Amino acid sequence: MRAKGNLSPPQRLRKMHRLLEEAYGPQHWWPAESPFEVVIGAYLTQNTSWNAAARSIANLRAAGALTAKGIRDLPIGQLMALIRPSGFATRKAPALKAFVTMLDAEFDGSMDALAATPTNPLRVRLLALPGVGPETADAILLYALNHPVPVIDEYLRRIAMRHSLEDAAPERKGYEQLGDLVRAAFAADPQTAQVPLLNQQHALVVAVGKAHCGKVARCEECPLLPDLLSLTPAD
DNA sequence: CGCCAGGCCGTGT
DNA sequence: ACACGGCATGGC
Repeated sequence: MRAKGNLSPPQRLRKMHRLLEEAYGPQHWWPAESPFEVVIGAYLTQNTSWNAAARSIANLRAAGALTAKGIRDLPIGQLMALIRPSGFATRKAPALKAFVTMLDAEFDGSMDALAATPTNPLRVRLLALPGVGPETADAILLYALNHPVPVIDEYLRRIAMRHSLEDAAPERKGYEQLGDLVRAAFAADPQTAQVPLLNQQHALVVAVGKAHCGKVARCEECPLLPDLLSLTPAD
């Protein structure tokens, strides 16, 4: 017997995905006009609302700096000024410079060449960059480079806690553990579907998270609450 | 005024 | 391996 109904944790996560699709529909992520712009957004939105990140991106666009060359040619002080709206400019500006330096030195400045690297070594390389942790690395891999990796964020951690996505009593799960859970939920789908599925999965988690997964729980009208906690194995 | 945002990093256990 | 505080700015 499981603690919460008859569904295994991956089954519960898949059911959650279906419920979220019904509630929110297609999300068409990532909002950007190029892979490089996705990278910029991934850095700028760290612990920052997308609205604020979008302001910085608008500043960069107006300055013609939404390209590797644009970031490379901007003096660090000007870069900091342009991305000020999204906060942490003293960390994020050098981090963006470091990404471009890596792209130039190791991939001839080509995002396509970067994307052609196998997923595992590529993830390790991204994680070695300053200002790139697991979520930023995976967001870049999935949304800029089209590699099939799950993106785990704070909202999914809260959902996993509050909805007991694991077998046992709620307990905090590590990044890689939750990643394994997401992978298991979609493992049966064809390889060609992995990227769009994982894209939609994280986008939906953010959609519900913004609305109902505050730091201090405000789950009252969460569309997941009745169904996920029920004991009906509707899959 | 307060808390929070599509995290990461250094330090301490 | 985890928990914790600092980091900057804008919205509500």
